[in-house]
Amino acid sequence: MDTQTKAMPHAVTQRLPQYFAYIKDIKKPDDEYVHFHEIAYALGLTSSTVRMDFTHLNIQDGGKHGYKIKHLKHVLIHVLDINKKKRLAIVGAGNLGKALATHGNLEEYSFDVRTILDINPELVGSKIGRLTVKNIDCLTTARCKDKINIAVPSSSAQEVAYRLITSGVKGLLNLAFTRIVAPQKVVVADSCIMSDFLRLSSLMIN
Amino acid sequence: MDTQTKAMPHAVTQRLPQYFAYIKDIKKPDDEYVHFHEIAYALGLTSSTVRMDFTHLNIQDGGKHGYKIKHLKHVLIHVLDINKKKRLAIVGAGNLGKALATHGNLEEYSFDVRTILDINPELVGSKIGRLTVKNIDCLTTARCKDKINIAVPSSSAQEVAYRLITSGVKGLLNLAFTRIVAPQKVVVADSCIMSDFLRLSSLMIN
DNA sequence: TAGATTGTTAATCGATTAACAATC
DNA sequence: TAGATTGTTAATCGATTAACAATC
Repeated sequence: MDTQTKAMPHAVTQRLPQYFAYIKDIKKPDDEYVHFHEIAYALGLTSSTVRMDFTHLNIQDGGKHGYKIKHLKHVLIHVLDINKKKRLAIVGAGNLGKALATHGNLEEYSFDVRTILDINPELVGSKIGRLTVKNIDCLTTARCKDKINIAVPSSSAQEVAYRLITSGVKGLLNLAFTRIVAPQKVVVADSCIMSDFLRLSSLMIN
Repeated sequence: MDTQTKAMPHAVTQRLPQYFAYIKDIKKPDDEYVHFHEIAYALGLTSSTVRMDFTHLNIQDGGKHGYKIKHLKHVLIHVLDINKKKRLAIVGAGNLGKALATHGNLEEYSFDVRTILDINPELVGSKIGRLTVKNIDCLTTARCKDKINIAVPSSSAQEVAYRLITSGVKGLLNLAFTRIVAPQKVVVADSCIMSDFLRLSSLMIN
């Protein structure tokens, strides 16, 4: 609905969830104020960076006493589209899939885990919370089609991703330690814990 | 052991795990060759970027036929220190902790899950794989101390992180949707799936 | 007013891309 | 040799930081 926001820089987009994470559980009443330097300090950024980032958000003039927490929350919720229901399919009913499907935060941010799929026939039919694991082919049936806009492929990522894409999924969160190739119109975000572990350990060498 | 490597740029460090992920399961025999453009294409980078990145790796002259896969693997394994045992403590024996503790890849990359801890007395004593969940205080006892160099705090991250740091942990992988404040000497890497979900969904708006 | 903070513009810094000479 | 690819240097681009005027 934003009439025209001049494209948000990549680096800013990356930081938005962090801003929200900080604002959401700030230990102050909702109509108190925060200053740039508080946010910057808490997130390990310079206050310059925060000020620059905020120019990309449609924020009410901060006056001199900083920003009303309530207002910041509102703006961030809007720009991150947190209140919009996002239908989610999880592929892979192993431990990680299970952990995700029962991950409380997802609901809090309007991610609605609709279905959990697996290729392995031994897992199909088992229960995870209130969901029954279905065969991955389910996604191509009319009932599922177009209802899911985000999916999380675990192992055999590329093959699974291909099937998801052809069935109309518009966004993929890749949890596997491989790169997924996808057409431009499909957004792929990587979230690979193995990379993060390796990154951490190589940072620790220095 | 590296006598003096001129500090690797941050951006390169970030990409190293990706290079390795690609090289490790490339579909070619080990003593075949890869070219820059193959790597670049597979990872969605320009071949310029890959070439620049590789100048930071101690790589044998590529000659004209590209790089021997075997050699690249060797170099990346070395620079990522993959063969070095890294002792790991997982804090939080919930679904995510469970998923991590049984995550096969960790072993493959020499991460040795030594202990799994929780604050919740109801979980302490339960079994996860071959490990028994222990109380978080265990980390401060002499037996555990100095044995662990990486830990993964889940919920109540900051509080837990503080306890881990005082007990001598040198690296933290933060899985929680909060920022962890830590002294300079402790390396903290964030790996928050909730951020990644929000990032994906905000990328999908445009 | 004086002090502090915002919002914006300019300067710096780093990372990516392009260009090209050197090599096989 | 001609073509292709590497390794390196230079040019571009974007992101971060610094500086400062405007505001309360």
